[in-house]
Amino acid sequence: MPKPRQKPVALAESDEILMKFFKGLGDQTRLRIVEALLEKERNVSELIRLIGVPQSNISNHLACLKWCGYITSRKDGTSIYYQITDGRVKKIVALAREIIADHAENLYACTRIKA
Amino acid sequence: MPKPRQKPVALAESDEILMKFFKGLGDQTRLRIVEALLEKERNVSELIRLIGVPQSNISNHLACLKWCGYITSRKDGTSIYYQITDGRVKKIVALAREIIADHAENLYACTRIKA
DNA sequence: TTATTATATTATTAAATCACAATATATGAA
DNA sequence: TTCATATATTGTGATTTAATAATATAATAA
Repeated sequence: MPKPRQKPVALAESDEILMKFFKGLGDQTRLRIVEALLEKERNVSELIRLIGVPQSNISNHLACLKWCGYITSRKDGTSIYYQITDGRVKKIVALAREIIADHAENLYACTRIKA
Repeated sequence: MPKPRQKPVALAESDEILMKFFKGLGDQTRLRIVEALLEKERNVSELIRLIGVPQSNISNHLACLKWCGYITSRKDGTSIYYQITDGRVKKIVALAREIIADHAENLYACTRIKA
């Protein structure tokens, strides 16, 4: 019989949401998309070329980012352009970069959290 | 023959570190530890009681958080007290809470990112 | 109409990663 | 010494989650 895995006591709802927010940025492809959009708005085709992963992958992550409120979109002809409208997203990325400056080496080498 | 899974083009090192930083906070137990320590410093036994997961689990996450620079520790008798010394950690958590305020419902319901 | 282009959705599966037990280490007390 | 307490480390297995192919949808062009 397989060992059942016990979930920790449930997080308060507000903490669960906070955790999910950080998870949203804690993914290679999503973070790349966010950084690309912090520079300027881009449509899906541009993001596919820029990031170099299959279209379905980009679209899946865009759906997640949009649903969760990191990004917004507008239609222009046949293209969908995505953009970041909340200035605090840029702010939190910048703050994170500041914080890690001192610990970059260790974070990079951390084995529990993988690349 | 199993389908090999292709990794996306490697992130720039600095982006990989940034991604890992967010992953660090994107975990239930680690985020709980961080929030508990934002309130005040605590030793391992206190964290075990507070969070309600096995000792090995807490210690594993503490090791990760310390290695990656989120927290520091000091020895007091037989106990190890952990604390958050970088004020920017509190700041980034607060900023994240602000950002999600408007999107909490959707984040909560997001299926791609699980609780 | 058919074909093409742009994007979204779904299902599958492989890899990442967490929870846990077991074990190890270190320290102080009896 | 032995026992007890506090914490760390290691290994295993189960869950989570991301990458992908396949398919679907929508709009435009020929």
